[in-house]
This record gives sequence, C-alpha cells and structure tokens, in this order.
Amino acid sequence: MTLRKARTRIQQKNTRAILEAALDVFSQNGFRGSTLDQIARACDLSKPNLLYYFPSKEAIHTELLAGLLETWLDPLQALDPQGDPVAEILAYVQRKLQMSRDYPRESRLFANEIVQGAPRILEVLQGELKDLVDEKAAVIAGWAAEGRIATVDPHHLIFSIWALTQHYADFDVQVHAVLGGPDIDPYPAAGDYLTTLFTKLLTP
Amino acid sequence: MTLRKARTRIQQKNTRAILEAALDVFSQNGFRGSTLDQIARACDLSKPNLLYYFPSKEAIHTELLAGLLETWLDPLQALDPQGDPVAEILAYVQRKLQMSRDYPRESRLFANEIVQGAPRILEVLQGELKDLVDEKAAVIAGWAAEGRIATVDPHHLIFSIWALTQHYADFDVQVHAVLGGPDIDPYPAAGDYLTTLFTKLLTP
DNA sequence: TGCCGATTTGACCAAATAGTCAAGAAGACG
DNA sequence: CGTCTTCTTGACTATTTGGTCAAATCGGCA
Repeated sequence: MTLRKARTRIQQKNTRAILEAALDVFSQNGFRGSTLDQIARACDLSKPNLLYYFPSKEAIHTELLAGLLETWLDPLQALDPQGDPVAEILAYVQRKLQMSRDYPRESRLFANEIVQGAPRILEVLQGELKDLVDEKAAVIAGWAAEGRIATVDPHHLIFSIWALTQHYADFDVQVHAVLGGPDIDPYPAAGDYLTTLFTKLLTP
Repeated sequence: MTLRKARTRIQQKNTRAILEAALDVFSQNGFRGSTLDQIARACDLSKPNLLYYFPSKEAIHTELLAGLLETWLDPLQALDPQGDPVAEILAYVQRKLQMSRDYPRESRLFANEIVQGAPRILEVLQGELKDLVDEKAAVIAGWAAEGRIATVDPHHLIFSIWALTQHYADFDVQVHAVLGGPDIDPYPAAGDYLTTLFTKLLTP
C-alpha cells in the first residue's frame, strides 16, 4: 500500500497536519536543522506515526517543496501579455509582495533551500522555472521593443522583483530589528516604495 | 590559558585555517547542517585539534560572524553626507554589489543566520546595525528634504539595496539556473541594471 | 456484535556527532 | 642537549536522531 494520495479521512487529516507542522519547523530551521521529533511534537503525533504517513524526513520535505512550487510560480504565470505593460508588472510586484506577507514560511522554506545550493530542487529551477521566466522575459522584451516600457534587462527586472519582495519575508527579523520592533508592519510602506521604484524605472 | 588572540605563529596559522574552512562549510550548510568533522577535513586538522583552538562548534561560528560584521557594515559606513547624493548612493550600491561578488560565502553565512531568525546576532542587528542605518537614513532624508534627490522612504531604500545586491550572492544558484549555466557572469548586467534603477528612482 | 484492515505507539537499533582526555610528538630556548 | 611548553591525536563517551518493528488499539461495516 503506497498510501499514495490520502484515501481515508484520517489520512487526509494527518498528512495535512504533518505538512503544516513540517512547514513551520523546516522554514524556521532548515532541513538539517529540523528533527522528526520537533515535527511530531508540533502536530501532536508520535514519531513512528509520522513515518507511517511518510517514508522519511526527506519525503516530507520533498512533498512540501513540490506542493508549493505551483503556488509560487502562479503570480508570474498570471502576467498577461495582452495587458497594459506597466500595470501588469506593477500588479505582479504587488502579488509577489502579498505572497511574502501571507506566506512567509513558504518563502523562507525556499530561501533556505536555495541559499544552501538548492540540492533538492535544482532541476525544477533549471526546467520549469527557467522556461517560465524566459517566456515572460520575452514578453517584457517585446514591450520594451515596442517602446511601451523603458528599455530594461528583463531577466534582471524579474530578479529584482523577487529579491525585493521576498526580502520582507526572508529577512523579516532584520527588517523588524532595523525598523525598531515587532509591532511595526513594514508592508504598507514597502508597497508604496516598490510602486514608486518600478513606476519610475519602467515609464518610458 | 584562554588562547585569546593567537600568540604563536602556529596558533595564527591554524586559527586562520579553521575559520577559513568553517566559512566554507557553514555558509554552504548552515550552522546545524555543518559538522566539526567536515570543518576538520576541510582544513586538514583532527577534530580534537579544532577543539584545542576553539572551545566549541558554536564558538567558531560566533567568531566568524563577529569578525565579519565590521566588513559587512563598512560599505554603508562609507556613505558620505558631504558627497553628491545620487553619486553617493550609486557608489554604495556598487560597493555592495562588489561585496556579493567578492564575498559570496560571507553573504550566505549571514543569510542563513537571518533567515533562521538570527538567534546569534539579533542584538547586533538591533544595536549597531539599527543605529548605523538610522544615521544614514537621516542623511538620505536630509538630501530628499533639500530636493537634491527625489522623495523616498530612506529605510526602504536601504532595504532595497541590500535585497538587490545580496540576491546575487545568496540566490546565486537560482540566478545561474535561470540564466542558463554556471559560466554566465551575471554581475556586469546586474551592475548596469541597478545603476539605471537607482538613477531613475533618485533623480529628482 | 465481531471481524479485518487501518492506525498508533513503546521499545528498540545503528549511525552520526559534539565534546573529553590522557598520552605522546614537536618546538622553543637556554 | 635537556626541559618546559605548545601542539596533536587515538580512543572514548554521552547524546541526538532517523528509522524499524511487533504488538496493541481503533474504526467502519456486514
């Protein structure tokens, strides 16, 4: 019995709980920094019980990453070649910023993985991700060629959107340390700042 | 014998070698992902010998972080209130980008630490770093008030410089995956892109 | 109710790993 | 050369940790 794609409702409930707990733990400590006991405690199951639902620690991690990739690529996928260029890119920036705000754990999970050399998702980066980026970069280059936005290197434009938006999730601790406390919400000001930044950059 | 501040030449040579090896290992695997054996192997010393020079794994890590902080803050420190505003900020961007290129391991060491909540350097972030940032943010705000640069949120301006420049070191694997191979050098294009970006943002 | 597969877990195990220690090797220096 | 300090390491320990397993328990259904 491979247990593939949860069949019973108990299976569904527990695999969900495990993945939720694992997201918490992995995103905070990285893969090697996390233990099965931590995850087990976080979802109130015994360690052998975790391993009844997933064959290994690695399998939990892999499943998490795989499950998130789609969500992660969505905002870029939604960039519409038919839309208004500047508005489309600004909207993409705001979607991405919203994701940092709503899903900081997911962002940190990826950050941990990539900073450490992306051993488990390198192929996806070189395949799906590269293809999607190349496709959208071509769209942006087209807009620039038509004079509808200023001339920019489209790949570096995309990198800059990732860097700027994910920074608020991944380096959250630093942002709050510098701004002076955990009560401050940096997102409104960040949204304004990024809108200004990219408007000025892109307006022909 | 506290062994404080290497006295003999053997001590100097070995502590240097250990820190160098530890930087390699820690920056690639994070603190918990690294083992003393890996570090020992990387500098060709025995594990007990490491522990003759440093009291613990943690001590090596701490020493590394402490030693790097100064270097890390330097580029911002060098921002000159008397200089030409736009030129000063652009120069800061380029210095920071150059640091990503020259010291990617150091950048990743910090990234690992901060993504995981900065347990070991939170106080420094809230102290020294915050003070320095606040000081320079005031300078930038002054320039804006005088109309010498466009109006921007100075803290988010600084965040954006960090995010954009460190991205090329910390997410190096992703950058190369998307650009299509390890042979490509992203830095020249990145430098141009960032110059354009910040010039357009800051020009009044 | 009674059966049978699904679920749960206490007790283990083997490997990895941070750190200790005592004894030996190598340098420095008169 | 002798001795005193610095340096090095093989062998060891205690703990953590990923993973196993057999036995117990639970839950749905005829």
